[in-house]
Amino acid sequence: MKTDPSNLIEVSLSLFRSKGYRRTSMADIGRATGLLKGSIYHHFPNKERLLIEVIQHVIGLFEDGVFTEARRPDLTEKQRLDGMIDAVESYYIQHRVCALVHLWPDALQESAEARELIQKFFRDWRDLVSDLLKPKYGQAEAHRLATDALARIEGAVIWLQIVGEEQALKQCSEEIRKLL
Amino acid sequence: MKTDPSNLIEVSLSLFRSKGYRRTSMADIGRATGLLKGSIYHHFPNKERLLIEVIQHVIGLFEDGVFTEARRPDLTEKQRLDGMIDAVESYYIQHRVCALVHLWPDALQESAEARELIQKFFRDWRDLVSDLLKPKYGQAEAHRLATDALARIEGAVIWLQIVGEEQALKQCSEEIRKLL
Amino acid sequence: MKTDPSNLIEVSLSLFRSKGYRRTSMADIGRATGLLKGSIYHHFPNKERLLIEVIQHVIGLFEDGVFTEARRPDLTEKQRLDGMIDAVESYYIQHRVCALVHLWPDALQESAEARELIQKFFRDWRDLVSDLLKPKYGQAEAHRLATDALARIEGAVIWLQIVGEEQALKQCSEEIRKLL
Amino acid sequence: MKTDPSNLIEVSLSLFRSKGYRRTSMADIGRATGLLKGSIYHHFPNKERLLIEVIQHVIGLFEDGVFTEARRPDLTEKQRLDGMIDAVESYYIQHRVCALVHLWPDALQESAEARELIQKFFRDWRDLVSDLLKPKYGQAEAHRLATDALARIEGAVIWLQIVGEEQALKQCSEEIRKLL
DNA sequence: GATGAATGAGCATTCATTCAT
DNA sequence: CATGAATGAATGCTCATTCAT
Repeated sequence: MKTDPSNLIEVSLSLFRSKGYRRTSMADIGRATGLLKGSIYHHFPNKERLLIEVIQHVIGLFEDGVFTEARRPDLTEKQRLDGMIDAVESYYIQHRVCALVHLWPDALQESAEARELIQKFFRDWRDLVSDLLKPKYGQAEAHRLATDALARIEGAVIWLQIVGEEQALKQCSEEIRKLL
Repeated sequence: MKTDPSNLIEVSLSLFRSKGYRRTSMADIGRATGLLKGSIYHHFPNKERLLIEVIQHVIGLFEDGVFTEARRPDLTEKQRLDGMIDAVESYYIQHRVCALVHLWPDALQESAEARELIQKFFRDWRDLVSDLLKPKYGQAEAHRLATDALARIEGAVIWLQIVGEEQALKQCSEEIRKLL
Repeated sequence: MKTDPSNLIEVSLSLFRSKGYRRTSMADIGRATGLLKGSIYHHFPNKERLLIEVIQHVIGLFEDGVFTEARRPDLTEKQRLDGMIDAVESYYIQHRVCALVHLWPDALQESAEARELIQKFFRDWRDLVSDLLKPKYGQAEAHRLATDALARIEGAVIWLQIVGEEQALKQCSEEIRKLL
Repeated sequence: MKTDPSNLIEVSLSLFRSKGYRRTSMADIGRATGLLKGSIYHHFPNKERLLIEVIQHVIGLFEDGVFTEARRPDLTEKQRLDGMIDAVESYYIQHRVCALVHLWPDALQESAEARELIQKFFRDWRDLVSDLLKPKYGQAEAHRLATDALARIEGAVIWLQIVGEEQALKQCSEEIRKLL
């Protein structure tokens, strides 16, 4: 049984994504990892810490899979934006939920640290997009367009989740690509 | 000590909006209404029913405050769309959360009836916007634009909620108004 | 809606017979009588009193339908015993439960008065049968045979209830008849 | 503070015997075992399971103490029947209640599994007695006599329980012995 | 009498957390 | 490190009873 913390985090992420943080019990996590719930406390001092590390893990996945794309120095801004949108689109089509939005209500109520991580993530992401748009649109307009793009993506993912239609996400990817 | 159910529903909505459905206990609702938790069952047979009626109440508020605006037969499509966006914008600036999106994860896990109400609400809203856009854009394009508009609004509200910036909502309102 | 106490008692008996005393709520009784649970307290000061009066009602039914048969001065002992057994047999074939045995565990725990009523009922019944047998068997043997007959009847009713076979009741009726 | 489940079952049986299943709360069981009510769920997933295992335990006691006697291949049928009746008599004189009959109303209402266990127990017991009587009486008559014997025993135990007289049980043991 | 709202104690069950082994 | 037993507080819900109208 793989009991290294990183496996625990991945399993927890998967459970949190489907059932939410609150509804996922330590026993659920134990069951899914082959550990007993008591043993989880050898790896994480409490459930809140687990939430935080799951959030950091998700942020890490975006750093690696999405943001990296947007930062490649060998590409033009256009290429970098397109690469980022490709990564985002396929990520959400696969998972159908934005884990961080999903976890937000719980983070808000139960963990200041988690809350700030999530907020920072979205701001960082927006700033990243803003940087791509700045050469073409200038500081202020780029900031506005980037904020809008991010909100649109999240809205499209919500729509995918609730209404079940992928169209909104594809449409918004399309239009964001057109920005450059 | 006459507790009319509609007061219970409003209090519950307010609690659900800030803490979520799962995290709001019957005792919380009792405390906020001056009742004991057991007494709530005099008005609602169980917590799920309360959730459903809260959702119906929210939908009713939209019917009255937002959809009505979009249906006024005395106005042009442009005026109706603008009226609807005005109503939506001020509603969300005030509440900073879309209660139905907020309740979605709990509804998904705990109540098929609640889930369907929420899904239907978003589809109905989208269809309403689509009807306004149809004369100008035709069936298919209107549907696409309406879906996109709705997802954008919800995304902007999420952004308002998490990042705390109203700008995304204002920006998206602006652009939806420009559709007509 | 008939709200006289005797209707309440009959409805309660029927509910107690099928669900037991403890599992029958005042609301159940209200629902079954067309009253609201609060109104029951106009007729009975509390649930225990209702239990007691239900027990007295059942005893009254036996007095009228079963014991009377056994006391008719115009008949021989043999005829009276047969008449009693006929009445008992058809009563239990119809109801499949001895209400007083069914209520015993609850009576034992919750009401000294109910407990004593039930105990007295069985002793009285036994003495009645004993009186019928005395001329033929003498005091001591009649007492023994009557006790045995009563226990057999109750055992056969239990068997009918749990195993669902009427045979035991018929068999024991037969043998009791053969005593005279 | 090692609480083995079998102790929990015995304590529960004892409580169920005196108060019944429904009236025995998990807190009662906890109190009687030195556990908190929540801790019982470490050993049994729910109260119904506890009921079922208590019933299986009682059946096991009969298997070991009563049925075994009736199955000894080294004895004649007469000896086996006498041994069984001895065991039954002393068991019920000691406990003064047939736990399975006592639990029947609750089992009937709350657990199909418990209900079937109890029904099967009585049928099995009857068949066992029937097998002892078959050589002497033939299949059909043995079945009838065995059913009658079982119902009599249960009736006598009810009588012992309610009226408090042991005589009925002794009388019926006597007569069952006389069958062989 | 009847009503229906409210009470308060109780119940089965869940769960994050602790800790001796 | 892992286990599994235990904790204690909380949760949704039930119910006999009271009482103002």
